[in-house]
Amino acid sequence: MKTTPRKAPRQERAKATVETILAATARILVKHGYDGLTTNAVAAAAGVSIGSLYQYFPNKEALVAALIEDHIERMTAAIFSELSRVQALPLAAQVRAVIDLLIRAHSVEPKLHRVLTEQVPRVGRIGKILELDAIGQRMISGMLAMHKGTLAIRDPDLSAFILVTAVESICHRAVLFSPERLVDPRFVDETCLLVNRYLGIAEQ
Amino acid sequence: MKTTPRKAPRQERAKATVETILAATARILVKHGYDGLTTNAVAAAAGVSIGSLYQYFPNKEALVAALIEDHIERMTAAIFSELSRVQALPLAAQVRAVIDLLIRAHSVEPKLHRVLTEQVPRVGRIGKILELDAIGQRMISGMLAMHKGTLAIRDPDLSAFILVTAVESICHRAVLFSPERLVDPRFVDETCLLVNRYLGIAEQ
Amino acid sequence: MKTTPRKAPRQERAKATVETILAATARILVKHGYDGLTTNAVAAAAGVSIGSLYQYFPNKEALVAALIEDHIERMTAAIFSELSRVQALPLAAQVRAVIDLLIRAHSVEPKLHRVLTEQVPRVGRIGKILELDAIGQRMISGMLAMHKGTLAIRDPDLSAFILVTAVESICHRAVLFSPERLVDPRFVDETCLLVNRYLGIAEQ
Amino acid sequence: MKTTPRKAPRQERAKATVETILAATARILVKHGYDGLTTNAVAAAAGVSIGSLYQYFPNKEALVAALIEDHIERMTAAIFSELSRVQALPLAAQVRAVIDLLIRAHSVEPKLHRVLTEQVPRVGRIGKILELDAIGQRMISGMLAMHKGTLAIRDPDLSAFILVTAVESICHRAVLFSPERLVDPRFVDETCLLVNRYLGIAEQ
DNA sequence: GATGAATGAGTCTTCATTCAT
DNA sequence: GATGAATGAAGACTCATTCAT
Repeated sequence: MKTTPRKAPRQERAKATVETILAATARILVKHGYDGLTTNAVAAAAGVSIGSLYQYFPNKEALVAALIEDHIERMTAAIFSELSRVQALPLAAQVRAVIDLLIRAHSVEPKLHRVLTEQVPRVGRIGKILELDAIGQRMISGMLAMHKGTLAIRDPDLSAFILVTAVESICHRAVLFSPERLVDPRFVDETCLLVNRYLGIAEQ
Repeated sequence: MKTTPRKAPRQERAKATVETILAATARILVKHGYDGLTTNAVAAAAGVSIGSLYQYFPNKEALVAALIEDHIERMTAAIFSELSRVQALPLAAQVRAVIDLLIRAHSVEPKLHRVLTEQVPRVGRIGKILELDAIGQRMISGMLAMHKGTLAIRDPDLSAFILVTAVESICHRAVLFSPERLVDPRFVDETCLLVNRYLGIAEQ
Repeated sequence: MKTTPRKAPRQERAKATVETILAATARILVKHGYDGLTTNAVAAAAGVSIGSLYQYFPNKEALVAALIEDHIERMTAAIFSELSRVQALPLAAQVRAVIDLLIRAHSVEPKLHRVLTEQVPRVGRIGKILELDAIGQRMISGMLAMHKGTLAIRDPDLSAFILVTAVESICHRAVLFSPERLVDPRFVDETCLLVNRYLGIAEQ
Repeated sequence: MKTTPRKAPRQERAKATVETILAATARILVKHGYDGLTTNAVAAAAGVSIGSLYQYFPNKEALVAALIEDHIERMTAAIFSELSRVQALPLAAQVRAVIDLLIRAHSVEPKLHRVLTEQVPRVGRIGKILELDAIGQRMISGMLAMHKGTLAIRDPDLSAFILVTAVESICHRAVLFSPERLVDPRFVDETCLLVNRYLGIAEQ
């Protein structure tokens, strides 16, 4: 099924309408979950007629797809810009920076993030997510390969998989299910330890 | 919404019906996802009338709930029995045993496992999962506390959270998204390394 | 649709079963109304299998029909026996006796009486009720005709219709909707007045 | 359960749809009774899609509730306007006017009136009916109190209950079950007599 | 472009009734 | 006779989507 927006809004007003609709979609998604998401409800919540909604989105899934696209794009941008920014730092600092970053990334609209994550496979957007993951892993893999001499690893690819998965999950679960852990500074310290010891990076 | 079974089957015939219905539910869930799951489809696939289905399950969610319950129960039993069985082994062996076990646990009906995992929040069974997680964490936390002298950790509780999350996720993702990794013996080795180095357990 | 009982219970035990079923029907009718009456619920409430229920009653309506038959029979018997009993009394006393009687008749299981009354048309038993009414009217008409000389009426038939309807309704509504009126002795007095003055019977 | 209309029709077209739906509801109600009333049948009879029906009515009962509301409103308006109009007439004339009126009120769509009356309790609209009754009684009670000196009554309240109930029932039953009585002019005369003699109003 | 009325395929669910054991 | 498992027609209701105005 086609889930790309029907047409790019030309006028300013139209762009605003699209924004409003997506915002309403996000709100309903957070409040009622994917099953509670109906196009009519979105239109109503956006203060737009159902007809207008279909002017910009060919079907319901397109709404969610747009939201996911958006979400991923923002996370991607944030993460990758930060990643390249820290390349110059010593390894231990890089590790901490990435972990900090991931936590922050997960903390932006965590509720929406959660719904999106959980519903993603169903909207056929899992490809996007996996792709994102793959990019991240390749990047980390590259970084590991670069420092292979200094690190206690054999297969950068395998290690990247393990590290990205582990750290991403830890951040994800901490944000969603144990937010109280986030306020404890030892949480990040300990996560850094997991990575540093595995890689054989000297602790500070 | 109530999702507990309506009544327990008394006769053999009825027990078989319930089994058939649950099997059909699993099949459809795997094939068409939660959204493709309709009570009528389940009944048809089970070769049972829709009325029979509703004799035992008060609504659609109860079907999935029953499946989840079952799944969790089996995983729990397998994991915990194994956990206590390995208590006597040296730490490094314990780590490997648990990881092996988790992979095996995730490999039983992985497709169903995946759907179930993803749909859990929508059926309100997330409590069960979290509870299971909590139990696992407490168990690991206890083990860590017992060996605190020998291990490079400070807070057994925090470390347990990190380890359980990391290892569980790694196994989960490997089974579901990178099954090719499982055939590589270095995959388990490397995961063990992550844990051993973090805990400061001597590598063999 | 046939609503007569399927077969007369021969054995004592069977008779008891029928009683139990009807009692359960009445209970459910009172508690949940006609729409809440399901054969399965009746069977369960009666502690009988649904199969047994259908052994004695061919369908759901037969249950209600039996109850109505029963109810009418009991009311009829009570009323007519009393009516003939009071024939010898002076007219004013007869009037009071009948009114007293009607109130008492309506007060026996008023909840059931109400449901039965309201649901009667739907079970096609209104014929029975109208017939009962007709008999009552004919009886009163006869009584009026007998005393035509002493009474201020012209058409005994018409007067009977008016009186029976008025008195019956007053009792019905008092019992069901204004039970507080029943404890006031002036209520009966006043109803007697309505009748007596209409008929031109000297007040005591 | 909520039985208020879902949304008011704004466009002319929509208003017509609502009208059509209610008309179809009335037709089916009269023809097949409440149990024969299905939303699908109503939609079909109205020549409207089932979806349209649900745009305006949240559920089946709302259909009947709307009909009842309508019916009551019309009866109320007619009755009360007439009641105040006749205040100036002599008492005997007032009595006759009210009785005439009630008969006419009951004669408007008597079949629908009957079904509505019988089904009312089940749609939770009995409150409305009782309220209407109460208003009527209070009005009559007031009238009686005003003329207490001239009338042979003690408790205007009690007398109002008796009279309103009696007259209302007589009209109701005459219209529904003995329409042949209505053509007989003596029917109204006789009903007036019941009231006049009870109140001690001189017959003309 | 916008509106919102209308559509109807598709689901869930109930419950009277049958029938094998 | 009794049991209760099984049946399936029937009905309420939703919601993505279209289309006349």
